[in-house]
Amino acid sequence: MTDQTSSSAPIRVRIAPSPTGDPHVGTAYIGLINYIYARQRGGQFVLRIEDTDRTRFVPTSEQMIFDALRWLGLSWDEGPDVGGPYGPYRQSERSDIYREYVDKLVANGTAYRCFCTAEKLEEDRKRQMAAKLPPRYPGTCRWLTQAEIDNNLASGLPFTIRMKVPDEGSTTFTDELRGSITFEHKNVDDQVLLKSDGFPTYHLANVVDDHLMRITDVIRAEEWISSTPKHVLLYQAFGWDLPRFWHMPLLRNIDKSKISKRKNPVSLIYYRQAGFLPGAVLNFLGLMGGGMPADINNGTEKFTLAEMVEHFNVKNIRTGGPVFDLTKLKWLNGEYLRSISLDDFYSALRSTVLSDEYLRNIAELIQTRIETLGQFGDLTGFFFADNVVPSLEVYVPKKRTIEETLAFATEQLAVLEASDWTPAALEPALKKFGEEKQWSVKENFMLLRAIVTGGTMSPPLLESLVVFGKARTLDRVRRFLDSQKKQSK
RNA sequence: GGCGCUAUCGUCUAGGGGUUAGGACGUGAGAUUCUCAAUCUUAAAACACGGGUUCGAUUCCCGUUAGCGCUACCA
Repeated sequence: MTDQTSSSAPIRVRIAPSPTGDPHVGTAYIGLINYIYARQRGGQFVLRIEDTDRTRFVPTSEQMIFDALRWLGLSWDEGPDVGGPYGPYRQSERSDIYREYVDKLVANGTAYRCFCTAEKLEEDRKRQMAAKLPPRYPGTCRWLTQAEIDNNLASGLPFTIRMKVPDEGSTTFTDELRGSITFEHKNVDDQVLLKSDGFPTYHLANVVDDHLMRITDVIRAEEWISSTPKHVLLYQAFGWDLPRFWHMPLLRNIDKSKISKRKNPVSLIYYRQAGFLPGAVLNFLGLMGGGMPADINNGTEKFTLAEMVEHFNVKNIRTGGPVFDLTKLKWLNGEYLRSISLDDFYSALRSTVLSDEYLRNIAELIQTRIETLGQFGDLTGFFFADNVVPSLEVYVPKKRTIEETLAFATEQLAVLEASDWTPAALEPALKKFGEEKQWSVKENFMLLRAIVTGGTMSPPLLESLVVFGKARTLDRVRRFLDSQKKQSK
């Protein structure tokens, strides 16, 4: 087995978010741990954008990730926007590099071209599942002769490149938090390294980049443990030293499942817009899994990022997945709000829920709808509320049942999730959905209006939603659905 | 199903072979207060189960159970 990296190299860590949507609270958590680890050791903290899946790529996502991490105060030393000696830091700009390195693997026999079609793979999988076998790539293309390969290439068949995992033996690596972990090779699949579109998969890109960027410590979430043997095998196939691996516990929903937007606000945009202070969010994240000595600040649970850098011990993080408890976060945030000066409190208000931009956008919606300025609040209360609760009479259309309405609202939420956040995008999406369900535009929009504003009267709905923000709107709809579900139980 | 990880109050955690198992959030009660928060006092609340090892296990080992993750040409 290759030795894991010696401690003499200058510490370099990274976070590698994918720009597939809103910046995620899990990214902030892993980012925090990486940041602390690097700062404690005078190391470098790298931000790398893993945008190799163009089917899930969201163009606005990258900037939102930058903004959210900056908001939290987790600054990086190298990244797509700040540059650095090991760039580019966007994987989509490194295609040539991956191709060059994967060719080496094909040349040294640790990877091979696979011409299997998606349909065939799907069939194989189904057959294996039916036979209660673990779904694994059967290795069909491992044994292609050179003539067959040349032939396939000549006729322009699309192909992927897979790693050749040894049939026998096992791979053992050290997780710095859990100790030694072993996987039998018979349980490790011949992972695709290069997709047929020429983009690498996570596994290839990650290993190549971590090596090329001199990453010494891979600190990532627990969900990667099962793929780590593949990564170790890749390092070995290249003849490279291993980094240290640290797998952090996965943040959980109240029901203990992996944290998800279905059950918890996970967008950092939401936390910002709903008025959480970055220090409180960071502090709360630092509480997850322990890591901070119990006797800091007289045993209080309140501490700053600087204090975390000073005292936090990554090695002491507990590996049981902590529930991300919004109730406690709110309490903590309240503590922070109470502890700052009135001036700071007021400016926090003015930079978020009472920002000029927000207020002006709202003003635009109501200018023609009020007679005196004093009526401003009457029409706009829902913009400033944490939540609203429409009564049954308000949200259930006259000719519909509660069940029907809630079912409609549930699917409507999915439509909102999938839509770009502009009136021009929302309107056709919502109308199309309403038509399919044979709900009138009036019923359709009034329901949404009731859920988001709590009443039957409001400025134009879609414009209001856009001003209110996607993250907060979705959260409000989800909370509404949750509360109705609970009531009906 | 297979593989892997995990297991202290409802939640976040401290602790560790002998403890009244500590703190925080939340919850209940009380005090204070014009109301509501805040604040203070106080109460209830946990070592998943079964075997070992040991004079003694919540703590160490094994197993069971449960939860979670992975099982994609997603990350």
